[in-house]
Amino acid sequence: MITKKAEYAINILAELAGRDKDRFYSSREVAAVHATPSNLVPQLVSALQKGGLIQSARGPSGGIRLLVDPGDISLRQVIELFDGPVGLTRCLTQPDYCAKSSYCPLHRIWSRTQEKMLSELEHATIKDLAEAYNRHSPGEKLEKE
Amino acid sequence: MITKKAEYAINILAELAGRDKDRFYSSREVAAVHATPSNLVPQLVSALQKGGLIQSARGPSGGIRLLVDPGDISLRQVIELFDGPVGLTRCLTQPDYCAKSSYCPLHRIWSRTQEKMLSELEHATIKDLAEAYNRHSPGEKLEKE
DNA sequence: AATAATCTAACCAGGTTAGTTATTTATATA
DNA sequence: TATATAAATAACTAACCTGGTTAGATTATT
Repeated sequence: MITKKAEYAINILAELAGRDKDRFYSSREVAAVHATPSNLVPQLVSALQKGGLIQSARGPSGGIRLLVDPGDISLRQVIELFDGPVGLTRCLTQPDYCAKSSYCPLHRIWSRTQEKMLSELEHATIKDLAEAYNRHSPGEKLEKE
Repeated sequence: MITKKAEYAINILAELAGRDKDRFYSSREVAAVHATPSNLVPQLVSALQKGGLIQSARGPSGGIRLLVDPGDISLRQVIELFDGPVGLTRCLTQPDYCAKSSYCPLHRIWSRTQEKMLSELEHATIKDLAEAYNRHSPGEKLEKE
């Protein structure tokens, strides 16, 4: 299962992708666009920064901004930053969870299934998402706030 | 995440698929083949029976046997019997979890990703699995036990 | 110095998972 | 009919995970 935290983080990145790449925006304000609980923002922002995806600046007129091209950030990457390796089952993420993994037919099915899933999340980028958001409500950000 | 219970149940069905379709086998013994904790067997068997996949008989020389052709039982079906609807995210399984689902671009990505996953689990059948097990250690069941 | 903003870390309630335990019911067989 | 066998049911538990809260520390601008 993909956690809410990963989902919130993805939305923060998408929101940033639709804005000026050079300016710093208040993280709380950016997060609020997609209804992220403001108390949760610090840990999201902190992780994104450690992951090298955003740059942050403290103090007044500080905030966050994108550090990587949105087209180069896959959803998988963000998800794994928060949730760790995506795993359909325990045996897929913990190598020594089951000794039979190497030849277990069921393991092979899980593995194949997960590949399909991951490749989808690998191909979807923050840029795609930002464009989709923008297509739905174009220019909305320009008027308000 | 696919639960261990679903996985145990799948293995029980696969084991049955490799045996005589008409005979009743002790559920504990069948389950033991894939190292299912014997205390867990009752609730697995009970669910499989309610799901219409196996038939059970109480008393001495009772046990369980397959009721459905292994080629007609998808892994998805068994998984959902135990874990409920497979869901990458909450918003995919609970229709009213998020009001924006109908047009949310992120929701659409999750949905597409999950489709890929489900179609894989839909196509994989107990028969496939049983054959794969048999290919790995053919005839093993005939000698021992 | 005051203030605005991020950063850090500990904490907590609720839910889920995996498994245990105990009891009951049905039935074949001696 | 008594007994043993095997499934059925249900309640319970420990450990873990998730989503979110709280409180304070740090940093930079004005």
